[in-house]
Amino acid sequence: MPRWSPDAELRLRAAAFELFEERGFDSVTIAEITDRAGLTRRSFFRYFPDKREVLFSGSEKLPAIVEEMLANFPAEIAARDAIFRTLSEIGNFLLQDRNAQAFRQQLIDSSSELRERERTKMAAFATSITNGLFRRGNSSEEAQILGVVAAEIFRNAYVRALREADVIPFERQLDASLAPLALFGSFEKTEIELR
Amino acid sequence: MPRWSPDAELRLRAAAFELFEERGFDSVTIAEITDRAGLTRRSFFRYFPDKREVLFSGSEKLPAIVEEMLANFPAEIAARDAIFRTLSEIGNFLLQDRNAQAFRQQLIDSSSELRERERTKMAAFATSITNGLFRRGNSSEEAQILGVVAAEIFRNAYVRALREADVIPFERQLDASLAPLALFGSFEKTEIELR
DNA sequence: TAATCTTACGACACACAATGCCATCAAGGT
DNA sequence: ACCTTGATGGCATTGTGTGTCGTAAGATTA
Repeated sequence: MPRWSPDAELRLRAAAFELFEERGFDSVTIAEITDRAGLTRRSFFRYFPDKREVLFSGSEKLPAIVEEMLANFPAEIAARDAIFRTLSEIGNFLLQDRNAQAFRQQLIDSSSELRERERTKMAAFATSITNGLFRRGNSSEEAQILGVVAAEIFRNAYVRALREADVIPFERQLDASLAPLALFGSFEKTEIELR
Repeated sequence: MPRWSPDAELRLRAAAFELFEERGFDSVTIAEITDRAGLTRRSFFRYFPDKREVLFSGSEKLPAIVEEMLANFPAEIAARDAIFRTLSEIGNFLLQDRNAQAFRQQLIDSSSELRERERTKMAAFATSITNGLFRRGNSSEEAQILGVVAAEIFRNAYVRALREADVIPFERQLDASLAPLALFGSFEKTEIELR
């Protein structure tokens, strides 16, 4: 018989989600979370670096996965296809527990602190795409801009998938997010002078 | 003779920049800033909502300007040209004090807290582009993705402009950032099935 | 000129986040 | 039986951010 219940992290996360649902993210203190979980405030910080991270734990793994996935596509596959397939796979995987993710996203949207943190996670996601593309042979400059843009495309498609009532394949959401960017595809160096 | 020096905000900003340069952003406390500025800790929060905002004050005005600029382009001008010209003008304006901006960017890059805050500002920038495009007649969905992507294009061009030794027209930096996106322009709905 | 309002600040208190350090005590190995 | 390990509690400390109130100089009005 262990001295303590062995599922401390799970209990903390569960207590946090309950309280966030009851009273919103901002007004819940860490002391309240640990009280409900039967731990002390100090222990909270042994599992999560701060309050926001309760909602993002596990997301550290994503970047490495994305980078590998992308880098391992054979060189014959066009970069755009490699990106598209990678984003599809990640999206479909995350959307497996659509309800939980929708609730989580709703919570994030309700707090400016959480929106800030989510952007940090998206930046790491973008960097992983950049690194993957670089390993595939893209130049550093190309990979840089393609990474951040691909990440925004993913996010745009993902939030739409969570918001819309009817479930359609994530690939179609990506198509919808990509379509307006044809605008930049036909972009030619401008000769327009300002003023 | 006024009871207090009338330039409290300037003094705070100056003291903060000095200290950040001396010892880095994270290790400087607000008490140290206010000591050097000859004020109390409480007064700091009357001018800035938090420590990070010292480096971003003034940036609240940008979104409204961008939205108006974009919305006021005549409807005959293609959306891509309106975006390009707007980003050019903003970039050239900001690059007027290139040295100060380069130092500021270097500071931001050195602190995760500051990078988070900068992403928030970029998000507001993206939203203003979205709003401007929406007022020009783009659909909400189009404007959404075009806004975030345009903002990333701007940022990509802007940091390159600050980093590179030789000063070239900002329009050329935008061209360089845009070029890799031709990849998405030729994108066709994929028929590839996963797995 | 005198009374009153306003404004920019100081002074104080407080809740909370985050971190370091040490004590404790069960479990498991030697 | 002893030692080690690991998860936790307990305590102290620093720093952020906010609410509240007092104060005195300058501006306004009578």
